[in-house]
Amino acid sequence: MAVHRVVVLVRDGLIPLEVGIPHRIFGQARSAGGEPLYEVRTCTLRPGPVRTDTDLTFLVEHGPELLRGADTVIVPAADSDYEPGGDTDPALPAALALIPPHARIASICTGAFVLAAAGLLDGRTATTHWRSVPDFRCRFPRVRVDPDVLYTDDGRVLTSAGVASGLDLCLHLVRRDHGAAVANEVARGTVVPPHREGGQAQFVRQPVPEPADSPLGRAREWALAHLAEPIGLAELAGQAGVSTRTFTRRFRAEAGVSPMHWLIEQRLDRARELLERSDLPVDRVAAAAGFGTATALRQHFRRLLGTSPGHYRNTFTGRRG
DNA sequence: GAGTAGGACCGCCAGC
DNA sequence: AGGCTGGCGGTCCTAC
Repeated sequence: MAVHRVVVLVRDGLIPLEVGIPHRIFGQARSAGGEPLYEVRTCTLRPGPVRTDTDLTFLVEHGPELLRGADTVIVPAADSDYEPGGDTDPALPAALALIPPHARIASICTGAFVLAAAGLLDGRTATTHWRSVPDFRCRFPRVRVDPDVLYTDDGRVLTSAGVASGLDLCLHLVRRDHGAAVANEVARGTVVPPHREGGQAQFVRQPVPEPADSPLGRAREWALAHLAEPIGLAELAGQAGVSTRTFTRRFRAEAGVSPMHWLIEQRLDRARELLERSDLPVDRVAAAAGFGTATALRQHFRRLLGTSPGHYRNTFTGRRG
């Protein structure tokens, strides 16, 4: 199988962190046999020095011709996105036209402005940095903007919110391509939380989770240790030593999702690992992940992941087998 | 597929 | 005053 080619399209005025994200996440992904699963390269509109919004400059060797061979194109932000007309470089549309029809295109932060200007987001749902949402809405009325998610996935076109949500987007793509086990291994190596669903609020009051010995951290640890058992809101709040009302409020402020929604995500994560790594029948997987019935697992799987447990298992065990 | 019951979520407000 | 907490109750969701 040919290595999947990821091309990062950078422009003047980029944010160094955003360029590092796809290189790190895709670059670290390995097959079970230890082979790299992606080749990550960088191109720009005119090869040479590319300015960043800091005191360092990147020297980019490749021009837009690299896009011809891309399987996935990542478009990070540039400071020209904030200007009234956006990035008006005439070489930009020509470069985008080189992207083959089968390739996926994903934006980080205000890279969504580039995708929108090219018409790639018309009639679709997209997201961008929460601070740029009003500007984005004005300039691209044909795009539905969801300001409350970390990333959107429309199959071929994906967008992510501000800066670090690019991590979530790239991990999501690795997970989509190669399953939870590979993506979790990359996350562990990069020391980021394994997975955040796209539907999570962008504006999280406390971006760094509370330590495990804090009340909310204890409740989460306890939930993960008892995932196979029925867990209610009252029990979680009891673990944290606060009322259900305070627990719900603090949890949402910290995690960006409600406690039970978080719990379902954790259970789906457990279910996915079991589907990939074991031969347990689906009803046993459901029980082990804390879903009361296989039907409940199927419903949540379909709703949040857009597929069925059986199909998910075939996709990933078949590929590695 | 509809009906029901229980639970979750969250705005509101009073108390500390 | 201002922030945090937790009870109440309406609404919505989901499991059965």
